[in-house]
Order: sequence, then C-alpha cells, then structure tokens
Amino acid sequence: MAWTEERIATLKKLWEGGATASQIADELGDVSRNAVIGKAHRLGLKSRPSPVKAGEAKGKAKAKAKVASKPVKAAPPKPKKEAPPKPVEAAAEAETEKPAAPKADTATSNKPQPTPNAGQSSPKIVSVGPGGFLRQGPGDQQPPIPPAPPRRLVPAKPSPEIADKTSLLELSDKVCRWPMGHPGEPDFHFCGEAVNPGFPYCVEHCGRAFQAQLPRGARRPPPPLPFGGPRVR
DNA sequence: CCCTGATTCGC
DNA sequence: GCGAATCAGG
Repeated sequence: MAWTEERIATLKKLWEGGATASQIADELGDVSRNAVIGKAHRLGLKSRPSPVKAGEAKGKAKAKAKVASKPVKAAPPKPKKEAPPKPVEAAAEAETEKPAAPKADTATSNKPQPTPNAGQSSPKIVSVGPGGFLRQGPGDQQPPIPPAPPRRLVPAKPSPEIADKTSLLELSDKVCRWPMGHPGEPDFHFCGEAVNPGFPYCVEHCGRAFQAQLPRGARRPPPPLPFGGPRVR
C-alpha cells in the first residue's frame, strides 16, 4: 500500500495526537509498526516519548548478512555526527500559533453545527470535570503533555456546546485537539470545542493540560491529569 | 516476555 | 522512499 496523501495526513495527526506507532499502524491498516515509524521519521515528525535514550545511536549496525545480497560491502568509517548541545525548548509553542496547516485541511475549519444532537453523547466517553478521571483502558494513550505550562491561564468564554464529534480530519487551529477515547475505536474523536485563544485546547482541557503555577500555600492537591503529567512539587 | 520508538540499510 | 531487521529502554 502506498502512502497516499490521506494516509500521510492520518499518520501525522495520529502521531501528533499521541497515538503509538502500533495504534497508527493498526488504524491505517496494511502497514507495519515499523513502516509507520519509518514514515513518520521521513516526514520529519519524531521525537516523542521514546523508550530508547538518544545517547548512543548503536553503531552496531553489524553484519546483517541475513538477506545476503551484497556479499561484499565496503564499510568506510562512517562519521558519526554529534548533536551539538541544543537546549530543548518546545515550550514557546503555547504562545506562538504557527499557521502550518495542511493543504486540504483548512477548509473544514469552519463548520456550523446545525444538528444539536442533544443527549446523544457516547456513553463510554464522558467529559471529565476537574478531578475526574478518564481512563478507558490500559492501552489508552496520553494526551500531549505541555512542555512548559504558562504562568497564567487566560480566561475565555466557553462555547455553548459542540455536540458533533470532531474527527481527526477536522482538526484545525480553531478547535480543541484533546483526544476523546483512543484511536482505533469507532467513536474516537477530538474535543472540537473552540480553542482557548493561544492554546491548542479548549478552556476546559486547558485546565487539564496546563497546571497553573500557584503561589506557595495554594497548591492544588490532586493533579487532574490521569498520569504522566508534570509533577507539581 | 511484553511494549515502545530509533536506527540502519538492502531494496 | 520504503520497511524489515535490529537495537535499546521501560
């Protein structure tokens, strides 16, 4: 199966949405986990919680004589490139909104909701309130954790309600990208609320994704994040 | 063992 | 460019 534009778009969004390579591969179908990873890297997306340390790049590309096609391969000393000390700060993302929107994606950004669809929400997916938990299963993936929470959260008006499920193909800069459920499930979707200006999530999910740094003595006891969130000490 | 992503390298 | 094989950490 070739990598069509759609498949690539799906791969990107699922990858950025926090889905694992296996989940993405399963979602796309007809591709292996390795294919997904390889494609993701070729696309330039990479570096998400990787179990493997980036320390040494295993120069052990030993003799892979398995396929035994090229018997003699002159292996000149490969210059190992050493990454210069580069401070990791993807933090500034929260403020600067970059209009790097896919080509055929921006068209769906402005969609009216003629169907209120009241009382029709999926029973399995609940909107968690502050302090609530949303664990659907052990294999569930994490929402992207913010690298650097802003000091203050800007208040914004909560939208009345957007009952329509937002598919990953309908994501845009304007809607909340918080994943609901997990990829692969039929009703997996994204929040789709109007975003808190300057943030990738709506107001409610900003409250889950970002933890305000409160002055001493006014700390919040339980972090609302399921797990894996930045620990407040 | 299972899982994960990273990397290499023959194709 | 693609992805199986392989590696390495959890």
